[in-house]
Amino acid sequence: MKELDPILHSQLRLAVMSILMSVDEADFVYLKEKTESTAGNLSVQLDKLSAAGYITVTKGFVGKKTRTTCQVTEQGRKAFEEYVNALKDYLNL
Amino acid sequence: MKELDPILHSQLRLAVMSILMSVDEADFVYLKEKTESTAGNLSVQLDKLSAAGYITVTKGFVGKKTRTTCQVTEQGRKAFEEYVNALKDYLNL
DNA sequence: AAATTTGGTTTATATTATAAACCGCTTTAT
DNA sequence: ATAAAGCGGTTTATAATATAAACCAAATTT
Repeated sequence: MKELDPILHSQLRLAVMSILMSVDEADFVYLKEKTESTAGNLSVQLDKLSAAGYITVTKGFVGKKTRTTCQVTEQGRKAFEEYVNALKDYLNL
Repeated sequence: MKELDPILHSQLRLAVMSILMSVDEADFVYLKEKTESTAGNLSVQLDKLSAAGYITVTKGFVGKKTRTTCQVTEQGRKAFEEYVNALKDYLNL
């Protein structure tokens, strides 16, 4: 049985990655709403994904307000696909 | 986004359930080998699956040696299927 | 100008997973 | 017959994880 990448095997991180896989750019507020997570939890999990090199996090401004945008990296994309493949074995898909 | 059943969203427990879904009865030693887990970890996770009502654990004898066999329950089967469905959303399957 | 909201981060806590230590019984070797 | 080693586990301790609560600075509203 293949190992399940522990960075992806977490509900919130997986949800974030799932969104980023199909959207190519999403900001903190959007991710927070879509995943229904608390800001603190999201912040921590984005850090982990970023530290793993799975996403990039960019801080900018829109008018006077800060805006944190995230994108999946090529590495992240690959890891996600491998995770899906590994899981398929477990789920008998 | 659907919630992922935390009892199933664990590598070892998911592996055990995956095996039991397709085999209808498996003993401790077999599960330990197949999942490449330590006895301690397996014992704990079987307890959790059992406490959740997802499997039944039966202790018997084969000759003089003890034998612990596990089977998935109807409830477990249902939970597994729901978990698979929920995950599909995350994985974009 | 005080109070509230927005967009977060940091820190503390609860939960989880995992391994290490242990236990009773059986078999093997002396 | 007895000590030592192995089998089939369980219990307990520890490390890692997820989550929420508390906090902070800047902007906005009252």
